Amino acid sequence: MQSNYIEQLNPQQKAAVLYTDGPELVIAGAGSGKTRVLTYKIAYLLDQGVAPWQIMALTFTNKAAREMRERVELLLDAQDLGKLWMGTFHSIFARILRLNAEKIGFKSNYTIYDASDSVSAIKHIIKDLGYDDKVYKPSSIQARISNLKNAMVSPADYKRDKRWAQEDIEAKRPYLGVIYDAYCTQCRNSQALDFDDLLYYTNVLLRDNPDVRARYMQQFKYILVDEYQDTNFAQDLIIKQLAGDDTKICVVGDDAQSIYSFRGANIDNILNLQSIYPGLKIFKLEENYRSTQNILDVANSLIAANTHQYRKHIFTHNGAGKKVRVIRCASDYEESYIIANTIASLKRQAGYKWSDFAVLYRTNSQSRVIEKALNSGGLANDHGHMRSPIPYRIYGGLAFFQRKEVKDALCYFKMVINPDDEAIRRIINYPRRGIGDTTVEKIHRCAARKKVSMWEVITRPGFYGLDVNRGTLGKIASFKAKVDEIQQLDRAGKDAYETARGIIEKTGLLEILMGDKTPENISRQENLQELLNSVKEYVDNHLEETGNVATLAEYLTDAALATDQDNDQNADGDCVTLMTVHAAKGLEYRNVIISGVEDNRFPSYKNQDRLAQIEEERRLLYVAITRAKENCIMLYSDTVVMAGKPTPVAPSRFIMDIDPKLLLMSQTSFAASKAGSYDSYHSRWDRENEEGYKEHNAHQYQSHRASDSPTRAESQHLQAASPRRLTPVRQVQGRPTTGGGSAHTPDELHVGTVIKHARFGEGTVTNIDLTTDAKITVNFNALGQKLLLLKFAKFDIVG
DNA sequence: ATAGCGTCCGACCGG
DNA sequence: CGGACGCTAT
Ligand SMILES: Nc1ncnc2c1ncn2[C@@H]1O[C@H](COP(=O)(O)OP(=O)(O)OP(=O)(O)O)[C@@H](O)[C@H]1O
Repeated sequence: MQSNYIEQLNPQQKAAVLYTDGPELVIAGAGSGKTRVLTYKIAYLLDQGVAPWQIMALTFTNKAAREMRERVELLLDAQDLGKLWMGTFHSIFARILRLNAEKIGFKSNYTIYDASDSVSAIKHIIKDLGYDDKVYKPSSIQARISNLKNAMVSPADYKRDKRWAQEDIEAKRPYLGVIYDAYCTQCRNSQALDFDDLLYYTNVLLRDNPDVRARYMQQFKYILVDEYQDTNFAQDLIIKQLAGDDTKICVVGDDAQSIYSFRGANIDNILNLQSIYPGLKIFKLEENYRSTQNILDVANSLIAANTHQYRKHIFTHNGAGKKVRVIRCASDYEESYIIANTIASLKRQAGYKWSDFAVLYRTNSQSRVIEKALNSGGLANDHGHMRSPIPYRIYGGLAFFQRKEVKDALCYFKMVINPDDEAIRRIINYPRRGIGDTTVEKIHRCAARKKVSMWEVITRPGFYGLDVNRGTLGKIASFKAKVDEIQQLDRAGKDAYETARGIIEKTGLLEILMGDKTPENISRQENLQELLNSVKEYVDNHLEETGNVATLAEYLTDAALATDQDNDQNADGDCVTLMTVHAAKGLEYRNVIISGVEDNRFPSYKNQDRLAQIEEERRLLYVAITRAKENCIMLYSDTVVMAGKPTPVAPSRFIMDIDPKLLLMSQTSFAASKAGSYDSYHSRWDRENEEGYKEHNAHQYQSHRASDSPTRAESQHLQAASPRRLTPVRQVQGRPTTGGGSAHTPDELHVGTVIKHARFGEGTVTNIDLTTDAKITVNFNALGQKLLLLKFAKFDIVG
């Protein structure tokens, strides 16, 4: 434990950390240290003797959860943090549901439908019911059902309270209730929960089981929640249900950063806290530690345009810094090269690392063109040589676990744990075994009629009266035999890795890909291998930190919720970060580049009708700007390629909200050469030639060809993908893995021994504790003190 | 039943 | 442009 960590807080932060007499709310602007208060508070509580398992700490995004773990880890050297309930809402409550599944009528081996499973299930239901899938667009229906669940409206509630049905009648989809009902029935028959169910059923569990609720209220003495302004009804309700008389809640948030209304987030949740917890103590933080004065001024100038906001006083002692720049480009193609060049030249001039840069955008699809530019390293230099590629890493988008070959393997894993309908549909005919759509539909219809899962029907086709011919029946029987065979692999005592490896072997998934040696197939093989490595690593971590063997079911839960695990090989190295603004919430970078600041993206073309929508979009840009510590650069283009066609777009109206004196406007010469159609904006440009943007040769950008560099899909298959480490929910994450190591006995070690741990690097043993389980305390060079359970820790003895 | 090909459509944000 | 879907020939 760092001894004087409390002194690293300002007086307001300190007061918020030390306050333990009752419920508290920290409401403050961006970069004022709200998350810092949360992390220090966790450290302080543990220091005061609160047990780790009595503390629940919740975040929204996976990335924020990882960052918080890292921050706490740095503060708390040798603490045993394995039992801290820290993670995203979904991961923490998935765990609680796993422990209490039977109370909500599910089995504890339930599986999780990810977003694509949900949409696919809904699509089939719409087809079954004979509705037009143009009117009932599966993805919109899924979004609507998600909203209903987030508002705690069950299919029965939907029938009871006509208000909801009225909305759908107005939206011209009167049969939504029927689809909703059928979908829930199918999920239940399949023993599957979707993402929203994790929150919905947690509420049901706590509501209908006073004993369970009492137990958790008793257990969790402290509940800490980051970004509370983005909680939806279901999340807010869970917190209210868990907060007993002895529970101290500590939530932090900023109404100016509420950007998740599309999934039901409601600012009122944070503003109404006071009426729910009469003793609520409110702390305000006013000093921004993150950004330069210039960046802060721009952000404040922008957000001042919002009418619905609670004005906060915020100041900084940081220097003025560089002005925020706005750059007009001719096309998104040119823009992406300007981004690559700007990053490369800033790095060169100011000695930044790649990881000091983040490129933020509104939608994931914008990453593609930027990736191309980064891969090419930006402009060709004067001698025509291409620069070396700029390493980058993408969060969000198509995650590792969503890739076809990986998902197929995961579905086989599911077959062992709980063969849900969506998993069956995916793999019943992969590898090909002659069971086509017709048969699958028959099985599905039969299952729906008898209100059982498809697997039930497959197990006893005669009993359920499945109407298929003899040959097909034989094929179904041999499919069942195959699944039975792999189910035998998941015997007690076997860890997830052994089971997973067995499944891949028995199903021959790797062999199928050996068939032809296309680069795609080689890459797919490597991905499967990488999946196994990920399971192995998960099992090792779990063992080391909790002393328990990880089950395949636990691994599957985490894999389903890891929607942002990317697939870049140099993921752990020094690289630029690419992500959406939503994903960047709560994070910070020395240099932030915001791409596509145009009027169809900021605000999104979908959110331009109502004032509330516009204001949320403005907050989104506010969040983006306030991620920056030192440099903030916004870019927009005159034309953007949409659906393959260059389309003219206007600059974001939000740029006009910002006091022009605060901005440095410039444009590329190519953009300038095309006399603009947006004169009100053009008149704001500085004459000065900011960093030579006019110098760039226009013709370099004129071609917009796909073949200049490999597409993302191409380059993905040229190199092996790999997921980031998956770590158990209740476990604090270590550093990137390098090397192996083996287990050791106490007599091989003494105080002063230098060891090299697989994940924590080199360190010196400072204490050996043989009382119960042999534990050693090691002072790691990079991470400080850590407590290791000797029987599980893997390391090499260096000296 | 399925591979392969042409056509059509449409494009948000996260767990 | 790229993914999803449907038609056709085997
Ligand atoms: N008292 C302090 N002294 C020094 N640095 C601080 C202090 N408080 C916060 N910081 C630093 O300021 C930065 C922003 O802090 P933090 O991320 O906790 O803010 P936040 O209020 O959660 O921001 P946001 O709302 O944008 O997520 C961090 O780099 C943090 O380390």
